[in-house]
Amino acid sequence: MQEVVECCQPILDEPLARREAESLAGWFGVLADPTRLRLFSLIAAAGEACAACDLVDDLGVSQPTVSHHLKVLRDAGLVGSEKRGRWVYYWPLPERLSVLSRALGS
Amino acid sequence: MQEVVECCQPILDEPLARREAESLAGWFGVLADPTRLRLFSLIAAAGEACAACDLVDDLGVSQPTVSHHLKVLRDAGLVGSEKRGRWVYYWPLPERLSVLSRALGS
DNA sequence: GCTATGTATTGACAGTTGTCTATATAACTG
DNA sequence: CAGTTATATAGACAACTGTCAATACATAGC
Repeated sequence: MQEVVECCQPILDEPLARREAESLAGWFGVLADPTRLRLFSLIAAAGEACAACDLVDDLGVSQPTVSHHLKVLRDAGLVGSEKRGRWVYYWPLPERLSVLSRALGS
Repeated sequence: MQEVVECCQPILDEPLARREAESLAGWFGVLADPTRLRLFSLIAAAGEACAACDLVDDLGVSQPTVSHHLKVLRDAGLVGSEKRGRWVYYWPLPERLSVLSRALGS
Protein backbone atom coordinates (compact mmCIF):
# COMPACT_ATOMS: atom_id res chain seq x y z
CA MET A 1 0.00 0.00 0.00
CA GLN A 2 1.13 3.51 -0.73
CA GLU A 3 2.60 5.98 1.72
CA VAL A 4 0.45 8.28 3.80
CA VAL A 5 -0.52 11.22 1.66
CA GLU A 6 -2.46 14.37 2.17
CA CYS A 7 -5.64 12.93 0.89
CA CYS A 8 -8.18 14.15 0.03
CA GLN A 9 -10.50 17.03 -0.52
CA PRO A 10 -14.06 16.15 0.43
CA ILE A 11 -15.30 14.30 -2.60
CA LEU A 12 -18.43 16.43 -2.72
CA ASP A 13 -16.51 19.66 -3.12
CA GLU A 14 -14.43 19.32 -6.23
CA PRO A 15 -13.57 16.63 -8.77
CA LEU A 16 -11.06 14.11 -7.54
CA ALA A 17 -7.80 13.85 -9.38
CA ARG A 18 -7.03 10.43 -10.76
CA ARG A 19 -4.30 9.86 -8.24
CA GLU A 20 -6.47 10.86 -5.29
CA ALA A 21 -9.27 8.65 -6.52
CA GLU A 22 -6.93 5.69 -6.62
CA SER A 23 -5.78 6.26 -3.06
CA LEU A 24 -9.26 6.69 -1.69
CA ALA A 25 -10.63 3.76 -3.64
CA GLY A 26 -7.87 1.56 -2.30
CA TRP A 27 -8.68 2.43 1.28
CA PHE A 28 -12.40 1.97 0.76
CA GLY A 29 -11.57 -1.36 -0.77
CA VAL A 30 -9.96 -2.39 2.49
CA LEU A 31 -13.27 -1.68 4.21
CA ALA A 32 -15.35 -3.33 1.51
CA ASP A 33 -15.31 -6.81 2.97
CA PRO A 34 -17.66 -7.77 5.81
CA THR A 35 -15.26 -10.17 7.47
CA ARG A 36 -12.50 -7.59 7.46
CA LEU A 37 -14.82 -4.89 8.80
CA ARG A 38 -15.94 -7.12 11.64
CA LEU A 39 -12.33 -8.00 12.35
CA PHE A 40 -11.36 -4.37 12.58
CA SER A 41 -14.41 -3.59 14.64
CA LEU A 42 -13.58 -6.39 17.09
CA ILE A 43 -10.04 -5.07 17.50
CA ALA A 44 -11.20 -1.50 17.91
CA ALA A 45 -13.90 -2.34 20.42
CA ALA A 46 -11.48 -4.44 22.45
CA GLY A 47 -8.77 -1.80 22.31
CA GLU A 48 -6.31 -4.59 21.70
CA ALA A 49 -6.75 -8.16 20.59
CA CYS A 50 -4.80 -11.28 19.83
CA ALA A 51 -5.70 -13.32 16.80
CA ALA A 52 -5.96 -16.72 18.38
CA CYS A 53 -7.18 -15.42 21.73
CA ASP A 54 -10.03 -13.29 20.48
CA LEU A 55 -10.50 -13.19 16.76
CA VAL A 56 -10.46 -16.51 14.96
CA ASP A 57 -13.30 -18.07 16.92
CA ASP A 58 -15.66 -15.12 16.66
CA LEU A 59 -15.49 -14.72 12.92
CA GLY A 60 -16.25 -18.19 11.65
CA VAL A 61 -13.43 -18.25 9.13
CA SER A 62 -10.20 -20.18 9.12
CA GLN A 63 -6.97 -19.03 10.78
CA PRO A 64 -5.22 -18.33 7.46
CA THR A 65 -8.12 -16.17 6.39
CA VAL A 66 -7.93 -14.13 9.57
CA SER A 67 -4.19 -13.82 9.12
CA HIS A 68 -4.71 -12.60 5.57
CA HIS A 69 -7.22 -9.96 6.61
CA LEU A 70 -5.00 -8.80 9.45
CA LYS A 71 -2.20 -8.30 6.99
CA VAL A 72 -4.43 -6.23 4.75
CA LEU A 73 -5.49 -4.08 7.69
CA ARG A 74 -1.91 -3.66 8.83
CA ASP A 75 -0.65 -2.77 5.35
CA ALA A 76 -3.42 -0.21 5.07
CA GLY A 77 -2.36 1.44 8.31
CA LEU A 78 -5.62 0.66 10.06
CA VAL A 79 -4.11 -1.47 12.81
CA GLY A 80 -0.78 -1.74 14.53
CA SER A 81 0.66 -5.03 15.71
CA GLU A 82 3.30 -6.43 17.99
CA LYS A 83 4.49 -9.93 18.69
CA ARG A 84 4.55 -11.00 22.31
CA GLY A 85 5.77 -14.51 22.78
CA ARG A 86 3.75 -16.76 20.57
CA TRP A 87 0.94 -14.30 20.16
CA VAL A 88 0.54 -11.26 17.95
CA TYR A 89 -1.53 -8.43 19.34
CA TYR A 90 -3.36 -5.87 17.26
CA TRP A 91 -4.75 -2.46 18.10
CA PRO A 92 -6.61 0.11 16.04
CA LEU A 93 -4.93 3.08 14.37
CA PRO A 94 -7.97 5.25 13.65
CA GLU A 95 -6.14 8.12 11.94
CA ARG A 96 -6.72 6.66 8.50
CA LEU A 97 -10.42 6.30 9.25
CA SER A 98 -10.53 9.98 10.11
CA VAL A 99 -9.05 10.81 6.75
CA LEU A 100 -11.74 8.79 5.05
CA SER A 101 -14.46 10.24 7.22
CA ARG A 102 -13.35 13.74 6.32
CA ALA A 103 -13.22 12.88 2.62
CA LEU A 104 -16.84 11.75 2.84
CA GLY A 105 -17.97 14.83 4.72
CA SER A 106 -18.97 18.01 2.94
CA MET B 1 -29.19 -3.06 -3.02
CA GLN B 2 -30.86 -3.27 0.34
CA GLU B 3 -33.23 -0.75 1.80
CA VAL B 4 -32.03 2.18 3.85
CA VAL B 5 -31.41 0.93 7.33
CA GLU B 6 -30.34 2.48 10.56
CA CYS B 7 -26.73 1.67 10.04
CA CYS B 8 -24.43 1.67 11.86
CA GLN B 9 -22.78 2.27 15.16
CA PRO B 10 -19.34 3.81 14.72
CA ILE B 11 -17.18 0.84 13.94
CA LEU B 12 -14.66 1.87 16.57
CA ASP B 13 -17.17 1.69 19.38
CA GLU B 14 -18.50 -1.83 19.43
CA PRO B 15 -18.25 -4.97 17.35
CA LEU B 16 -20.30 -4.89 14.18
CA ALA B 17 -23.02 -7.44 13.80
CA ARG B 18 -22.70 -9.62 10.74
CA ARG B 19 -25.64 -7.95 9.06
CA GLU B 20 -24.35 -4.45 9.69
CA ALA B 21 -20.95 -5.42 8.41
CA GLU B 22 -22.47 -6.65 5.19
CA SER B 23 -24.37 -3.41 4.63
CA LEU B 24 -21.39 -1.22 5.36
CA ALA B 25 -19.04 -3.34 3.30
CA GLY B 26 -21.42 -3.15 0.36
CA TRP B 27 -21.51 0.62 0.46
CA PHE B 28 -17.77 0.90 0.85
CA GLY B 29 -17.49 -1.41 -2.12
CA VAL B 30 -19.39 1.10 -4.19
CA LEU B 31 -16.71 3.65 -3.33
CA ALA B 32 -13.84 1.23 -3.86
CA ASP B 33 -13.35 1.90 -7.54
CA PRO B 34 -11.40 4.96 -8.70
CA THR B 35 -13.43 5.51 -11.84
CA ARG B 36 -16.66 5.38 -9.87
CA LEU B 37 -15.31 7.72 -7.21
CA ARG B 38 -14.26 10.24 -9.83
CA LEU B 39 -17.63 9.90 -11.51
CA PHE B 40 -19.45 10.63 -8.28
CA SER B 41 -17.08 13.46 -7.50
CA LEU B 42 -17.69 15.03 -10.90
CA ILE B 43 -21.44 14.87 -10.40
CA ALA B 44 -21.22 16.26 -6.89
CA ALA B 45 -18.92 19.09 -7.81
CA ALA B 46 -21.12 20.05 -10.75
CA GLY B 47 -24.30 19.83 -8.68
CA GLU B 48 -25.89 18.10 -11.66
CA ALA B 49 -24.44 16.43 -14.70
CA CYS B 50 -25.44 14.61 -17.85
CA ALA B 51 -23.54 11.53 -18.88
CA ALA B 52 -22.77 12.41 -22.46
CA CYS B 53 -22.53 16.14 -21.80
CA ASP B 54 -20.10 16.05 -18.93
CA LEU B 55 -18.97 12.64 -17.84
CA VAL B 56 -17.90 10.25 -20.58
CA ASP B 57 -15.19 12.46 -22.02
CA ASP B 58 -13.57 13.35 -18.71
CA LEU B 59 -13.14 9.82 -17.45
CA GLY B 60 -11.38 8.10 -20.30
CA VAL B 61 -13.59 5.02 -20.26
CA SER B 62 -16.24 3.89 -22.70
CA GLN B 63 -19.87 4.96 -22.62
CA PRO B 64 -21.14 1.56 -21.47
CA THR B 65 -18.67 1.60 -18.62
CA VAL B 66 -19.90 5.01 -17.49
CA SER B 67 -23.47 3.77 -17.77
CA HIS B 68 -22.60 0.76 -15.65
CA HIS B 69 -21.02 2.86 -12.92
CA LEU B 70 -23.93 5.28 -12.92
CA LYS B 71 -26.26 2.38 -12.35
CA VAL B 72 -24.19 1.19 -9.42
CA LEU B 73 -24.22 4.68 -7.91
CA ARG B 74 -27.94 5.01 -8.44
CA ASP B 75 -28.71 1.58 -6.98
CA ALA B 76 -26.61 2.47 -3.96
CA GLY B 77 -28.59 5.64 -3.38
CA LEU B 78 -25.62 7.91 -3.95
CA VAL B 79 -27.08 9.74 -6.92
CA GLY B 80 -30.52 10.57 -8.22
CA SER B 81 -31.35 10.70 -11.90
CA GLU B 82 -33.97 11.97 -14.28
CA LYS B 83 -34.41 11.62 -18.00
CA ARG B 84 -34.88 14.83 -19.96
CA GLY B 85 -35.28 14.28 -23.63
CA ARG B 86 -32.38 12.24 -24.88
CA TRP B 87 -30.25 13.00 -21.85
CA VAL B 88 -30.20 11.61 -18.36
CA TYR B 89 -29.16 13.99 -15.63
CA TYR B 90 -27.61 12.95 -12.34
CA TRP B 91 -27.21 14.76 -9.05
CA PRO B 92 -25.65 13.74 -5.74
CA LEU B 93 -27.63 12.34 -2.81
CA PRO B 94 -25.10 12.78 -0.02
CA GLU B 95 -27.18 11.33 2.81
CA ARG B 96 -25.68 7.91 2.36
CA LEU B 97 -22.20 9.38 2.50
CA SER B 98 -23.09 10.97 5.82
CA VAL B 99 -24.09 7.59 7.17
CA LEU B 100 -20.74 6.18 6.14
CA SER B 101 -18.87 9.17 7.49
CA ARG B 102 -20.56 8.77 10.84
CA ALA B 103 -19.82 5.05 10.91
CA LEU B 104 -16.14 5.86 10.44
CA GLY B 105 -16.07 8.52 13.12
CA SER B 106 -15.59 7.74 16.78
C1' DG C 1 16.25 -31.36 21.55
C1' DC C 2 11.26 -32.59 21.13
C1' DT C 3 6.59 -31.42 21.14
C1' DA C 4 2.79 -28.38 21.21
C1' DT C 5 0.88 -24.08 19.84
C1' DG C 6 0.27 -19.50 17.50
C1' DT C 7 1.12 -17.31 13.18
C1' DA C 8 2.39 -16.67 8.29
C1' DT C 9 2.87 -18.33 3.62
C1' DT C 10 1.82 -20.96 -0.51
C1' DG C 11 -0.99 -22.62 -3.99
C1' DA C 12 -5.42 -23.58 -5.71
C1' DC C 13 -10.06 -22.43 -6.80
C1' DA C 14 -14.55 -20.21 -7.23
C1' DG C 15 -16.92 -16.01 -7.35
C1' DT C 16 -16.93 -11.20 -8.28
C1' DT C 17 -15.95 -7.11 -10.92
C1' DG C 18 -14.40 -3.59 -14.30
C1' DT C 19 -13.88 -3.20 -18.91
C1' DC C 20 -14.80 -3.63 -23.72
C1' DT C 21 -17.47 -4.50 -28.32
C1' DA C 22 -21.71 -5.16 -30.28
C1' DT C 23 -26.32 -4.29 -30.17
C1' DA C 24 -30.78 -2.71 -28.63
C1' DT C 25 -33.87 0.92 -27.07
C1' DA C 26 -35.43 5.62 -26.89
C1' DA C 27 -35.94 10.27 -28.41
C1' DC C 28 -35.01 14.32 -31.18
C1' DT C 29 -34.42 16.27 -36.19
C1' DG C 30 -35.19 16.98 -40.72
C1' DC D 1 -40.24 7.97 -42.09
C1' DA D 2 -35.11 7.90 -41.98
C1' DG D 3 -31.12 9.29 -39.77
C1' DT D 4 -28.78 10.77 -35.69
C1' DT D 5 -27.73 10.82 -30.94
C1' DA D 6 -28.00 9.47 -25.91
C1' DT D 7 -28.43 5.68 -23.06
C1' DA D 8 -28.92 0.86 -21.56
C1' DT D 9 -28.19 -4.00 -22.00
C1' DA D 10 -25.95 -8.41 -23.21
C1' DG D 11 -22.13 -11.17 -23.54
C1' DA D 12 -17.27 -12.04 -23.17
C1' DC D 13 -13.01 -11.81 -20.88
C1' DA D 14 -9.13 -10.73 -17.89
C1' DA D 15 -7.91 -9.34 -13.39
C1' DC D 16 -8.75 -9.34 -8.72
C1' DT D 17 -10.21 -11.30 -4.29
C1' DG D 18 -11.82 -14.12 -0.40
C1' DT D 19 -11.49 -18.55 1.06
C1' DC D 20 -9.48 -22.95 2.28
C1' DA D 21 -6.13 -27.01 3.03
C1' DA D 22 -1.50 -27.88 3.44
C1' DT D 23 2.64 -26.51 5.06
C1' DA D 24 6.39 -23.71 6.91
C1' DC D 25 8.10 -20.84 10.57
C1' DA D 26 8.54 -19.26 15.37
C1' DT D 27 8.30 -19.63 20.25
C1' DA D 28 7.31 -21.62 24.72
C1' DG D 29 7.51 -25.57 27.92
C1' DC D 30 9.15 -29.92 29.08
